[in-house]
Amino acid sequence: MLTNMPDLSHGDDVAAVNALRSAIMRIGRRLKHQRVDESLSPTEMSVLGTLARCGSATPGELARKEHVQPPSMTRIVALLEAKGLVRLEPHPEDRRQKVVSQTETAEAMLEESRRKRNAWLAQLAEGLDEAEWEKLRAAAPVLEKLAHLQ
Amino acid sequence: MLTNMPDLSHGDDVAAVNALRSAIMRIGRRLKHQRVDESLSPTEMSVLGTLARCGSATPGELARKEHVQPPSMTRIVALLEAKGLVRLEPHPEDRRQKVVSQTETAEAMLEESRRKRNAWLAQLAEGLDEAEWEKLRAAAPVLEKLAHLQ
DNA sequence: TATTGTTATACTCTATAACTATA
DNA sequence: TATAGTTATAGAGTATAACAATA
Repeated sequence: MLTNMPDLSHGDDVAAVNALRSAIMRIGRRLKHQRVDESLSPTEMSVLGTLARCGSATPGELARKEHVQPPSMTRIVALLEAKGLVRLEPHPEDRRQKVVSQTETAEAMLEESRRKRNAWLAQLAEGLDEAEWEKLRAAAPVLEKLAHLQ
Repeated sequence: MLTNMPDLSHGDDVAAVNALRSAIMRIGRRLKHQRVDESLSPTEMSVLGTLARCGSATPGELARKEHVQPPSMTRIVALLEAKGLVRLEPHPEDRRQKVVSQTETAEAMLEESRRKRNAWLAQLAEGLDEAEWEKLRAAAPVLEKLAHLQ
């Protein structure tokens, strides 16, 4: 192999991959704790995030994306609808299916959630010096690309 | 404020914080799915990780660190002991307490878990070019520092 | 006959309340 | 009297199995 990165036979790359994995998992866990609505379960939040990205989806599609079984998604969608966070409409082409989409309330809640987590992360990053922050700023788009690979 | 970073009134910093948050949460979720032992619950895995870092702890200390109530930790420790992943010994100074520590089996399992997640992340990073990987490698120690701040 | 979604039911994980043993 | 841990019991959240409606 000539150019592909990283190469796990090289010490520097092993150390970097290990540091990245450990740091991402740790910061990820702490970010997850910064929640706007404590009454929503992790899967309920995740469904809202998926709907925000995908626009709308059927219960079956949501179940597959969230790795839960269809009966669980039936319950989750019903709870979200009761909380006014999603809307259910009949499927235009298949009367067996339904179309789930987020409400304006959910959109606002997700925006508030992002804002809160960004603020927490920015505050944490104040413990870095300028050179360190510059390295993170340079890596941010790369991490974003990495997150969307595969 | 003169030197503290990041500054959320600067567009570049806002974009970087937002990209970091989004990417870290997304990659973190995907890393979490790379599990060695599907039969262990998230909290059971977390307890093993805590024991690996701290050496040993009492059930009460573990309950506080994992943010679960003492009766839940009683059950978790009992399950981990039944699986041969932790050892319970009497506390040397207080006969009310117990000392929980990880077994060699647990240590090997955690090492295998790290290896599997590193391999997954390294494979994902093969979708980057050399310049991008270099930016990540430079940022890795900074992310690790960030993860341990506060 | 296959697929989508729901209902009925059971299991896992965690919590609260009450209890035992020790400090 | 206070603290560490356990037992008993209840509440989320998810799973499997059986069912209804539609393709």
